[in-house]
Amino acid sequence: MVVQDSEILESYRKHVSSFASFGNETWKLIESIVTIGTLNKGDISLQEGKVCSYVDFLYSGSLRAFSNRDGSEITTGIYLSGKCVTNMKSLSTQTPSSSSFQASEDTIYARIHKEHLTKLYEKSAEVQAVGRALLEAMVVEENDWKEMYTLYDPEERYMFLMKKSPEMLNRVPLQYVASFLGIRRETLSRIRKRTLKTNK
Amino acid sequence: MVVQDSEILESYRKHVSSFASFGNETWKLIESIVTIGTLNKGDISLQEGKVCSYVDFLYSGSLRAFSNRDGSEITTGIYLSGKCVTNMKSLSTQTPSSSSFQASEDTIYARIHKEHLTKLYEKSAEVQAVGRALLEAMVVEENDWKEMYTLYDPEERYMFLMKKSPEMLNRVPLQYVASFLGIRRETLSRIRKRTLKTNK
DNA sequence: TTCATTTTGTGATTTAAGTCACACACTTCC
DNA sequence: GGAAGTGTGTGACTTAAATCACAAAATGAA
Repeated sequence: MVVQDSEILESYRKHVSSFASFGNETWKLIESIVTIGTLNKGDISLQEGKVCSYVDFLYSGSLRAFSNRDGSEITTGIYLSGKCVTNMKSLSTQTPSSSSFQASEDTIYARIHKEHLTKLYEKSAEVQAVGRALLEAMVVEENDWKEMYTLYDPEERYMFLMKKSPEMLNRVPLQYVASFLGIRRETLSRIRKRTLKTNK
Repeated sequence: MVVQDSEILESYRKHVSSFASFGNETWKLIESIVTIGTLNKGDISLQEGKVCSYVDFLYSGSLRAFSNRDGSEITTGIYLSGKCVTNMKSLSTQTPSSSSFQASEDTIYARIHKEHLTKLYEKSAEVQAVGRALLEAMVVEENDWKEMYTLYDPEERYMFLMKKSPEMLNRVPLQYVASFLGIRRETLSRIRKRTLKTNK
């Protein structure tokens, strides 16, 4: 299947304008610095140790972020299509990323490089307002996940995920979801068995 | 002890300018919407269920955020002097806060109300740039804590906190720290005993 | 200082998740 | 279609944190 760039950009615009309204002029500015790219399932979009220099909007597919802890990979983030993805620490401070980002499905993304974005911010207060709104949403999102770990036990975390992003369980291998929830894949399997019974 | 407002504002300016450089003009604009306030230990600065309408900079003291889970309080955040504090979800979407914020020490803060800030953003692109930089730092901060829960076990989380913010352990009751780390206070006590021995 | 309250530490026990091992699906690709 | 590889489920056992109960410290107010 071939996807037109215009379709991807339209999706991007819809996403961004849900955070802040802006005019056609502003959109043209944004559009002018966006590049479209694709990833095959398994491809790495950001390698641990490299400096992150872009923000990606996922048109289709999904990414997972992971770090290596004594041999095994720990999933620290899962991002489905329709979301913006970046390693903010690496992007913001231009330091090596402590995690890798990998496509867990075939993925199409729209990318904006930091250098272009920075210039655009200086040019357009409206773009900056959009960026601010997006950042606010990111703070809320990260805070939401953070609170999940303190407030809920493993089973409650699974229920929380079921509610917040049920697709994740179908589109991303359960071992990654388990790791993201801070539990072993065996435990997730048992939780799923338990909760299935009580919900029948 | 009496603290001059000018001293508080100066501290605020130092904090903010570490994120983005700005001129005197811009600072005057910011200063014009800041109000200074105090909290006694135990005072609530934001009540669960109320809408958050401000961002506080902590000049001295500290706050903790907590939610009620079947009777007991779970600490979801701890903020020491020198940091900006708000409930971003409530502030951004103007919905009731799901957590309360309480002073864990006598506290002096500098507050900016959302309505004033919003107006200022429209007036000054430079203020907006400052806000953007602060938001980026908040995303990084929240992400840091989030990763702590997936990457580390209880003892490692304690070590992580020791490194990231050792003062916290002296200034905030250990039961709150334990709750924030996602463990029982008894467990934290035992971890402290263990790690003390090995580090002697 | 003394008493009351809050906070922290410690032992005994329970519980739930981790670990290990292997069997069973489910892709995917020659 | 069958083999190889990837992903998931499940049982037996281990381990570490939660729980409960109480003691010891620290804090604060009279």
